[in-house]
Amino acid sequence: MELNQTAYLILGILSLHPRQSGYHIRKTVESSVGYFWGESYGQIYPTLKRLAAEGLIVPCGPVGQKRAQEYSLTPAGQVCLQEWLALPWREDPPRNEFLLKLFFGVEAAPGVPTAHLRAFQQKLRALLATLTGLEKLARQHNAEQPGFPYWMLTLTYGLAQIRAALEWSESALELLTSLEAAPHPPSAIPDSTATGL
Amino acid sequence: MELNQTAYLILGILSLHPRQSGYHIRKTVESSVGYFWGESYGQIYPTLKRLAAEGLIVPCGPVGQKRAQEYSLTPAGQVCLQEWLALPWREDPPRNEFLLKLFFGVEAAPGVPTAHLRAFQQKLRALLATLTGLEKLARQHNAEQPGFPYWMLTLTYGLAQIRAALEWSESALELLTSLEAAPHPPSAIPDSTATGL
DNA sequence: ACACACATGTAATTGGTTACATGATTTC
DNA sequence: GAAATCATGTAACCAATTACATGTGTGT
Repeated sequence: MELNQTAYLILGILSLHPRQSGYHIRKTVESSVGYFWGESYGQIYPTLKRLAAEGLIVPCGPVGQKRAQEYSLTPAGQVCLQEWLALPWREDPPRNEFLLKLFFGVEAAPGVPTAHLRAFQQKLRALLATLTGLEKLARQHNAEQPGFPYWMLTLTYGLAQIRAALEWSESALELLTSLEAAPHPPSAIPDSTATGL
Repeated sequence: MELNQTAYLILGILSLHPRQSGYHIRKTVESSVGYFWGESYGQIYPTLKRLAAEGLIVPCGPVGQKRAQEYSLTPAGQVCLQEWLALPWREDPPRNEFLLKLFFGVEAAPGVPTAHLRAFQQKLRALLATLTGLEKLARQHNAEQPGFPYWMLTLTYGLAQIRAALEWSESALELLTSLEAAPHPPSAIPDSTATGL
């Protein structure tokens, strides 16, 4: 009974908010852990079936007039979630395409790294706005929930990372613009004997 | 001619250091961009073949007595790399299992989130040591290379992120330990009518 | 009537990891 | 002679995305 990350995500989400459909789960994910976790319907629906088949969740008829098939955790599902939570998390392979393009910046056409950096800043600012908004909402509506402190921790983590990235981006932009003002100085002749890194 | 990220990584690496074998490329990746990019041999070797078939790199007999098949960029490969560099980077779906487990922390057995947090700190400290070491090496051996400023930018980004994460982790640990001292206070009765987030 | 959000699902594809298999070369 | 590292590759598998297909309910 090996489950994938999506399965545990679903168990976790259902542990916080029972009686959710696939569609609803997706929305919840987006608006709560969306800044550090993504899921697609193509992954959610099959996983729901599978979790139900394994008895970790049960379909429970939709409340009211909505047509959506809702699910809730079973005791087995709760146990399963708990066990997973205690396991060491696995580092998924880091891949940052922005950094990769920046790393190869010297090979790029003039102005390209700077443009990327500005786009990066834009994204950071947008994300910062989203997270501060989320924070406000959470404080207003969820401050009494038992999970609240944990939710805030992930939020403050995100905020700390974004702020650090923004600060870095400012100095990085300065450096890049000064680089472009005084470009690779002496030679157009590449040094093919260079060693190392 | 759609290429995957691995292909561009290889082109980029070969643009910095020509005449590398698959094995060598992997090592270079590990020691230069390893903290934000991972690659496996199972991906590198087939991609090398493919890049060669498309004329973006050429196999060039190994220099000296080594048996390894080495490759270099072709002009077409350089163009291809340049084009890719100018394209907007794609955000790969964020997935942070550590944060996810922390987010569901209230469901975990006592002490589990704290343990995860400590493990997180350990990893951060190890990474910090690696990066500061890398930084020193780079300054010593690569300060004159044209790509140096860009390499340093990615490094300082990593360092900034790690430092911010470490600071966060300190306050997070404080919060968690105080939480454990005074656990979910009033009720063992879960509030099933709770709304929101 | 039209558009939009709600809601569920499948198929194709890909991108990638892991494990396995193999053998040469170097170093102790 | 053994062990470690250099070196290359393949096969199996998987997790996940994307695009596609479909239909309902709600609001304008």
